[in-house]
Amino acid sequence: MSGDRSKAARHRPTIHDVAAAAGVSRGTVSRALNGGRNVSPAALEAVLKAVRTTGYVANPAARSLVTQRAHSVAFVLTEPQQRLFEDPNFSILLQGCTQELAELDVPVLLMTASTEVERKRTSRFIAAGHVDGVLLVSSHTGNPLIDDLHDSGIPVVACGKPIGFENRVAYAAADDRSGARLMVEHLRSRGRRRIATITGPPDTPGGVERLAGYRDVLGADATPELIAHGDYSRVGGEAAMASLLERAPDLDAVFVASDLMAAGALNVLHDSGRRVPEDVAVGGFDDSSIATSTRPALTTVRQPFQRITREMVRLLMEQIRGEPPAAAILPTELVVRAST
Amino acid sequence: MSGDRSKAARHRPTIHDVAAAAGVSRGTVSRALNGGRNVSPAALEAVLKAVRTTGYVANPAARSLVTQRAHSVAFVLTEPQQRLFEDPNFSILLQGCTQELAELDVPVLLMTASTEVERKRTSRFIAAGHVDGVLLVSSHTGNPLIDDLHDSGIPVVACGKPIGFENRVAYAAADDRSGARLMVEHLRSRGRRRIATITGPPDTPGGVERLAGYRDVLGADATPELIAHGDYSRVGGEAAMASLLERAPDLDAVFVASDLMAAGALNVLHDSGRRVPEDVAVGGFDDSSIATSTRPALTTVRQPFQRITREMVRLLMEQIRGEPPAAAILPTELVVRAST
DNA sequence: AACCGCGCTGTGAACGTGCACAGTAGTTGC
DNA sequence: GCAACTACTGTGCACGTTCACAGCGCGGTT
Repeated sequence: MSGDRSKAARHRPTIHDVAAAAGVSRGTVSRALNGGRNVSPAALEAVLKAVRTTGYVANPAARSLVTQRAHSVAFVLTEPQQRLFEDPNFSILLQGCTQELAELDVPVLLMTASTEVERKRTSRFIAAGHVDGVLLVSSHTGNPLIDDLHDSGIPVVACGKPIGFENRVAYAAADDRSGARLMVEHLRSRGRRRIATITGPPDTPGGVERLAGYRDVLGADATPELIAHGDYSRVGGEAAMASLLERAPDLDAVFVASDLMAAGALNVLHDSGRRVPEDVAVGGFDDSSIATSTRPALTTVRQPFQRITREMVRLLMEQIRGEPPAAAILPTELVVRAST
Repeated sequence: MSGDRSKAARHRPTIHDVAAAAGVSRGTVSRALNGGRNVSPAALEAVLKAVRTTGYVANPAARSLVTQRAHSVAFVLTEPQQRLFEDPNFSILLQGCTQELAELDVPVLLMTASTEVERKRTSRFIAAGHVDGVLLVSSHTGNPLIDDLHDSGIPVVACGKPIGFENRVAYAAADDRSGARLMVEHLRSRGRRRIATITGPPDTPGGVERLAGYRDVLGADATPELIAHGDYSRVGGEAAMASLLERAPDLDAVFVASDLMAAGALNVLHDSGRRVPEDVAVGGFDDSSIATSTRPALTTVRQPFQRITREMVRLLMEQIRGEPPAAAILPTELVVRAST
């Protein structure tokens, strides 16, 4: 074992070794490996064979040093730590971006910026040039990280509309407002008349837009006692549901702005003795893995996470290539299950 | 805006700029920044001031090139993609490791190796020297990635005992067997006599050890019809519970080897008309966020995730510094809630 | 015959840092 | 008074790669 180790660690083959083995120069090896332009078939073959026999893999640091590119990207989460593992949305986004970028051979660095200390560390780290771009997942507005990033001039793509930076920072987002309308219209079509809502935080795009969609459909029926604010957490959903039941005990439907909060709401409704959907219909938002694990399974609005992550990556790569920031708004879809 | 960008991008200050601004040489700047040994107070102050005025941040690629260290670490997940966001355990581990390493200023690269293509990409990437070490989260045995990593001689720490590599690869793990004993003894103390179990996959340490703990306590009472195998997924837990109910309808308790599977089991018990814990007591394993979100809340065995991640990071850093691989076994704890 | 363009090749110069080494000034010891 | 030591400083080199440039042979055009 230690023999293997020292052998492997003794000396990693460099481009010189490959050149020597192939009987050509460094330049030819480099050209053969990066696109292969202006390389004779014989030389190309010799190089590829030498790469195989030597087990050569290019040194990323040396490459980065000369190309002035890190060839990697950061995934930055500004939400409280808790969120990452409580709400599956973040995992799905992370997973999607990682996979999308892996196909481009771009590794993803995971960083958080929940606290002030972390934010400074992350800003500094990104300013150091460790990464070529940033995928920013931060629903709340007002985090100074986005200022730092914007000032440093590094390409950034936000997930969800970055309130206050809509025109300066690229983003990919679901069409929250239309999605909310779809759900509320669906609840109406089921004959519900007292439709309440649990919103996201008012400083998040989802909190604002999904409430707007709800109001679009209900108009004057959207009375204050039917609206409760949540914080996208399960316990937040429970608290909001309890508050709604107190203020509007006659409600017959609830549109909840996230599946996780809806799961909390379902528990509270269950504890209060109400049946879902017979007494109260419940609609969620996201279509995350939670939606199929509740009893009853949740009718919800599907966010096209795969398209979102794909667009985020595309928009980021565009900017890294020098193009200006752009935005992508993606359509949502109603998924009807047992809770309505 | 574009003014700012081009200004920021025009030229990043190098160590030369700092040296010039401080009126000293490169070497002095380097020494001042790396430990500050053998630097006069005056020079140190001048350097720090120059760093502030120029906004200098060391170029990581140049540093890596000369130190032969990447100063970063990979977190590699070999489970199917799905797992990352279905089972909160992985998110917790990821989060914990990231946070622990962030304090050491070591970034974490997230990679997956679920498919053959991904495995090759990941192996190749790690062999390229992008990272100094690997945190490997892979419950199943038989994944060739661990061979690749071991062959390449890179420091590795596994989460959970790496079956087949126990003596060659470092790992941190909870004491699964004792934890299982704790739970089964608890169920017995509640007066349960027909205690079934849903195991993890037999090619995972958790699948083997937790079953062994169950057998330790029950002895001859651990009859085959009381044992069902799951795959750590929710639907796997549902299927196993359904199978148990068919084979042993008189069971009065179930020890489930993960909280996620236990959540599935609870749903099936509920659908079958059984009350928990009156008719059937249910015990989980992990104490993940799921445990408090089920109805009733889940009695479970707490894995000390924070200590596990801390040990993983410590063991990895040790190896990177050249010390031999070691292992850490951490104690578990019974957490009693409403389901037993 | 001289010239040009083309496809291919080798070579030198960066990229920005850390480290070994040599050197300097000031202090101490004998 | 000289050597030895200490505390600090500057300089050259190396890390491994890419890129621009120059060189070279060769066929075709003027």
